Amino acid sequence: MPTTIREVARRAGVGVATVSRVLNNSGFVSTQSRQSVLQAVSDLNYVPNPTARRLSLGKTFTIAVIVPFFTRPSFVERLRGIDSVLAESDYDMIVFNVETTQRRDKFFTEVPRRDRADGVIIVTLTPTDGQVAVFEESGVPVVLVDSDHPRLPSVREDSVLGGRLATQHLIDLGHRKIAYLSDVLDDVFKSAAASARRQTGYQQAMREAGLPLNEAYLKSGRHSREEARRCAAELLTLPDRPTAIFAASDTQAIGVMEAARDLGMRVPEDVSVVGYDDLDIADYLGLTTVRQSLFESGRRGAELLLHAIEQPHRNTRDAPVHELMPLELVVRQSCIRLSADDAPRMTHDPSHATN
Amino acid sequence: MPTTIREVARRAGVGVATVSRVLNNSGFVSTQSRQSVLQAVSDLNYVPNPTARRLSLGKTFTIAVIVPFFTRPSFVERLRGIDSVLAESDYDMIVFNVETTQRRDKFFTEVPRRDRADGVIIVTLTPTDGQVAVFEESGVPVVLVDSDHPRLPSVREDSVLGGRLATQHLIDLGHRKIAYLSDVLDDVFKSAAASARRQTGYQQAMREAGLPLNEAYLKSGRHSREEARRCAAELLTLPDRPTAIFAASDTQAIGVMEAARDLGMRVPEDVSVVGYDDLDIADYLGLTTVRQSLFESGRRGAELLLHAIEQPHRNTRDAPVHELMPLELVVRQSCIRLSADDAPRMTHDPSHATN
DNA sequence: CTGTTAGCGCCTTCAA
DNA sequence: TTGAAGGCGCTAACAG
Repeated sequence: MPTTIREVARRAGVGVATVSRVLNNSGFVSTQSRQSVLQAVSDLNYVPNPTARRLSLGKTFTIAVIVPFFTRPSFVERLRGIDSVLAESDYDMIVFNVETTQRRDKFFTEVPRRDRADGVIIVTLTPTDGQVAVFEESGVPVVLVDSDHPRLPSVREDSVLGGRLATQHLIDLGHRKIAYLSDVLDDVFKSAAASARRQTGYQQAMREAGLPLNEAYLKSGRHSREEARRCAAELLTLPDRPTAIFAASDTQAIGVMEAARDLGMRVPEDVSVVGYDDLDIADYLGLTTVRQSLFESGRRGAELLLHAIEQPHRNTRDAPVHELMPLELVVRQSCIRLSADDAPRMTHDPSHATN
Repeated sequence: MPTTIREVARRAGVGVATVSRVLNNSGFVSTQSRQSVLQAVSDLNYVPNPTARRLSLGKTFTIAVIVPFFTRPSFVERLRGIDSVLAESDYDMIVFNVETTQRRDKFFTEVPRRDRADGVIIVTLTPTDGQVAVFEESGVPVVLVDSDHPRLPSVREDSVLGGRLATQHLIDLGHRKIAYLSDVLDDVFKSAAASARRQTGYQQAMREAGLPLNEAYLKSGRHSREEARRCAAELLTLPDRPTAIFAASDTQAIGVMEAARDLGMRVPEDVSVVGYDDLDIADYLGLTTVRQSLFESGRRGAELLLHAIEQPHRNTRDAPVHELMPLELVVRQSCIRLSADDAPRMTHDPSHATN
């Protein structure tokens, strides 16, 4: 139904090559021809058939984004960041939502093909060495966002720093018994690299402050409010319970607040809480948290990818870039200052006797 | 780089047509040939070039989804629903995120072309009659999700019913002074059809209960917590303030709760609140709300579209289907029963302080 | 400068 | 049953 280049050529009284030339600004076209072509194009409301173009050019003009919608509510911002770059480019964004490992592996093997996409962005998931090898063989540039691998370019936050930021904040407030609730090696994606790094940051901060690392203060659960609630309940009913809990995500931090509420404890009077992500709701809840550059991470990832696509000569052996996005501690009202000598019972508000 | 059908043919010792036949199950192939082709395909790890296939078949095998990421946090569920259907089909999902009216109109005119997509799903946005006419001319099936238009198939909730559900609940609890905070004709997308319908439901319920419709109890603001907070503050400082507020979304309901908190009022003791959407956080906040079938709406929309694509003979003049998805009132703790004679100060349980 | 023509890779008549 | 060949619409050599 749509017009073809041939019809435009006929109407403009020129050859198809000339039409193609003006449409692609290849130059070497007389003002005369250019004019009539442009006129015909506009008369016929002509738009080149993208599929034919792709076949002829041997490019797909599409970027595949493989992303698990549900590991974190924050993925939307990352997608927006990616989209903000691609929308301005010639590339379409085709989205592959991963909800099972099978699907993930299917996408990992089927999507990175030259005839399927010109580039791939993988969000939050981490491919295995074997999968990466296949990517390299395919010749399709792949960029990781919120994840990383030694042989692939990546954009992520400095999770160790994030862990330190949160922990140090609590230490500065006088807390000594600080628990860390990690976003565990999820059954499905076991990609808790970030969470593990945050834990490292947590431990570094504790150690540097000369504070003991209490094994009992380490819990790990899935990225869900319910599971965090259970874990937090265990922490808060420990004989020597922590005075503060640092959760690997806001979602989990909310679970912690829920657990506290269940136990009749108040936040921050009875227990301080720090989250991670700075979801919209964190503001309403007064949750102190670590804010990531979500949108930016997506934007940068897309930029790196487009760059890689345009620099096909870049040797695969070169060390891929690994960018770290800035982090920011957002202080709100979920943490309280403790008196110098860490006394769990001596809360700031003496009117409330614990235990 | 990838293998072509010709190589497969050569290796299998047959013609390309035969290879094509077995790959597409066109039949009329000897078991003999089939075997060798299958063998060659597997040996070479051959996968047909999608672009070439599309060009040859005159189909794009892609579905375009035009969606404003940010009108509501709920869009993700709808996308998932759409994806759940497309992932099982031969179609790729290419996403167009709309953040400005310019972009929306650009997509509306550029995307629905036969050579660009085999079908289009528009989420939450409502095209104009003129745009719909262009869609029809293009011959590309279009389905609306969370929106509607007389000439296009659509899937949405029964917003009038939703408005009634929420309002009736408050009336049943003895409230008489009920305010409605609508999701206004947003500056950018002015597509508050749903909100307007909910308002109709609200008014119907009020009227049927013989309650007066107080103009002062109608406020409209954008779909944001901040704006809702401002509007709610106005409502709550009215000389004869409402005892309950029904907000057009959970996001706005949270803004209402925020306003109450600002004014030192408690929810539900001093003011009852009902939201809409049932976001994850509504549970934690104990917010009574109306739950939509988000995922289902996307799923149904995609199903309708695929159906339309496979039934190209269906006359455009036929009346398009308009499906309504079920709604459910989720009762939590944000509403309180009022004594028979509407007394705003007579709270139910003063002993229970929230937050 | 410009038209003709040969692909891009696949599907599909059309003979054989 | 099967292979050869044309065509999908566009780009890019290659001769003028």
